[in-house]
Amino acid sequence: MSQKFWLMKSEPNVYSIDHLEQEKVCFWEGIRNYQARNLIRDELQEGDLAFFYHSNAKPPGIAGLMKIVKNSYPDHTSWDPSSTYYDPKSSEDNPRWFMVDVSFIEKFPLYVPLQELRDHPGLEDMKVLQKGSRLSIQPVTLKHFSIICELAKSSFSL
DNA sequence: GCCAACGTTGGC
DNA sequence: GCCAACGTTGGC
Repeated sequence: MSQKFWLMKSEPNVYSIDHLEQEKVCFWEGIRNYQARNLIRDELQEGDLAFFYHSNAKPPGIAGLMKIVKNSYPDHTSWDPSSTYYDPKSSEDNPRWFMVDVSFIEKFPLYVPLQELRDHPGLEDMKVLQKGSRLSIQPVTLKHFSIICELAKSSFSL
């Protein structure tokens, strides 16, 4: 089993890297897209690393780093009628949506805005830069991971 | 707030 | 299974 790298989007006005820094650990709730669900359910593994991406932010960009600390399990918010993530087609018996637990590693010393990713040689083929890319969980290559940690002046080392 | 790009739904 | 209508995402 080898460690993989991911980029996970969240709108900071809903849940930001600062929230995660305070809480230390959280469950990544509210994934309601099948492609992202399949990645969460089947690919994200305990020990993997993930960038915390601020979407719908000014500017959007990568804010920090976290680690997957629990493999996927059913997203209980999907069968909670009081949750904004409620989905009547999901049930405890037949869960449709899944989530993982993540833990805070670092808020980057330097925020890496989307535009900087666009401008930086070597990152051109990142998924998040592709036109119309809406997937909220994206795989990241080791090469891209390393470049971005450097841009962010991260103290984290593999 | 606009709107392009996707994803989902549902009639047929 | 097609596809039009509708809904959502997310940068700008």
